[in-house]
Amino acid sequence: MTVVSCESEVEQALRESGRRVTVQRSKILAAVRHSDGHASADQIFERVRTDDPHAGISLSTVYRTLDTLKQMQLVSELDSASGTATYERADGESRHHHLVCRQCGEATEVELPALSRIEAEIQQRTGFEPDIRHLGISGLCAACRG
Amino acid sequence: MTVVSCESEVEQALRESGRRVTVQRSKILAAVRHSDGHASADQIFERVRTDDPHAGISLSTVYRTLDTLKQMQLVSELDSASGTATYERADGESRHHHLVCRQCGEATEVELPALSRIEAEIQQRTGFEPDIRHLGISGLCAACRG
DNA sequence: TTTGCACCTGCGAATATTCGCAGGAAGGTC
DNA sequence: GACCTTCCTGCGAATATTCGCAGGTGCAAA
Repeated sequence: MTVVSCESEVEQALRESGRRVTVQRSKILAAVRHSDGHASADQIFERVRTDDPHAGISLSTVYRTLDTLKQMQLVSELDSASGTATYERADGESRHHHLVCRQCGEATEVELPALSRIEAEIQQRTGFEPDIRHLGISGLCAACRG
Repeated sequence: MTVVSCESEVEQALRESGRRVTVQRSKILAAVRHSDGHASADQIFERVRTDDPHAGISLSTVYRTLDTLKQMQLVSELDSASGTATYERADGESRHHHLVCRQCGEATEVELPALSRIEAEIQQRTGFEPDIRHLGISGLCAACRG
């Protein structure tokens, strides 16, 4: 029996972009994968430590890895109004957006296919390549409008 | 000769929303008004102290006031990638959006009138009242695309 | 397998931002 | 003008996040 080194797509993507696959990154990745929905950097950190108490991973590295993954568009960051950023997996296909209430900070998701057109418009007009797969739209939620 | 108490629109808006017009808020407001473009909380703080060295205003109050004004949609906050948020005046009419490069953090402005339609769509479908007057769109700027 | 270089990491310190609390003040009411 | 209620502020502490540096480690080439 041989050990099958099943390399995840993410690790492959890391390598392809000239980055390195390190023990720390793999563990952080696993933690992000297992936390469903939004998780803060600190929650991810705790999960890593829970999964493997001997993993000497620092919070700095968690922040740095999340930042790297954000640049690679593999996770997206959501600034909640509560002063703590949360992160979630961003699979290539999924396109949902966040409606963040400026009053209560609550975030809900919506699909907005119409944004694709705007995406194209921006790129044509400015040369900027927008990533409108995960947008944070602020406003007032139905509850807070009262 | 009488002193004409020329109350600014902002102060009127504060009062109308049940908030109070305080010395600190007025001074912070003036500082925001005089700083053209984007300014960080700290820069606004420094400007207040420069304008009036005797104004005993704390940084906390600057943050709190900016947050209040943000909720009133009188200023908008822009999270630059550099880890420091900047603020700018948001006059009722102006509608411009920010293209924030995920690589270099550079932010440029664009007009996107087409977003109004999407705004209406969101409100109809979800009851959420979006404020799409100032949106932060992340992506890759022309320079970083190479 | 060894080597070498660039990239990564941990740590601690620096920054950025929020919070809790006790005292101060704005604005309505009498 | 005096009073009262509620909101606001300053301060210091707690949190959240970034940075700089010295050492560790992928990984590719020899």
